[in-house]
Amino acid sequence: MPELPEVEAGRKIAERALRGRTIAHVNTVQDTIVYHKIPPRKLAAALTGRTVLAVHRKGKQLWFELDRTPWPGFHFGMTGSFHAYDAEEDRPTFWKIEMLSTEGHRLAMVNKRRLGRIRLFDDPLREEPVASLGFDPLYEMRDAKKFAESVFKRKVAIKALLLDQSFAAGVGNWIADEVLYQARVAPQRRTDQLGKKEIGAIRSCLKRVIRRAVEVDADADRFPRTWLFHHRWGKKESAVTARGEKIRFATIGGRTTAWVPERQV
DNA sequence: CTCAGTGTTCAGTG
DNA sequence: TCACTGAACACTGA
Repeated sequence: MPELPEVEAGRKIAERALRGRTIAHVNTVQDTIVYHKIPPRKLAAALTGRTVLAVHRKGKQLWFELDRTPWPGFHFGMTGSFHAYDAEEDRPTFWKIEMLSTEGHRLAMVNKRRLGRIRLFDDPLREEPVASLGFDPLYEMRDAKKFAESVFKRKVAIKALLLDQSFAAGVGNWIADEVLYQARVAPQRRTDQLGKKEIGAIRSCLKRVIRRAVEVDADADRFPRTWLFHHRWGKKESAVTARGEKIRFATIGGRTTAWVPERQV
């Protein structure tokens, strides 16, 4: 379920498990898709004996800062996550890589559907896919003027823009829908035809939704009850929000989009 | 059995 | 160049 808040939760898990610690051993599986053409041996060699100085995130991309390059990069795809544990028998299913600290802490990346990727970076911020990411709405939200300018110069449906990682890094399908619902803007509205007030509302809702989701470590049960999130799944004809508003579904920006016509103009 | 799906990328069209 | 669509990737769970 990885959009920015889920990936940020993963970043914290990785830091808690490995920050300041040295990787004593790396277990790998054979998976050419997730490993993205890196031979398991090469990956293990890059990590073994290294100290994890920090775990960084931009948008949905994660990477470890080690005491020596190359640094490993992780993308969760549709189904990835990090799991921390101590005992080998707690190793989760669908694990793709497991890193052990010298103290015996273990961190595994899990990737059930194999759309995730593991990479090696020499300089992540200057290399793809991190280099072409837009601003991270948690760490580096644009000020109102810059935000409005960057929205205005595009000519796409606002939903499609929010999903564009080179615009706002880390926004995925449910966050885009949630932001537009709270900002009262219909997803198919074109970016060059939005009013200043609407763009301002989108900006503040984006900030608020992401902050809130990160605060609760992306635990959906703790998202506010008023959020569209809790009612948007399943494309049910009868779907309504907590306020009783009817939810409609359509494909916009290539993704299933949920919105409330009576609220979003 | 069918199909949708919290993501990304690429080919093809206009 | 830009905007947009559809397909591909992969595989589970409803």
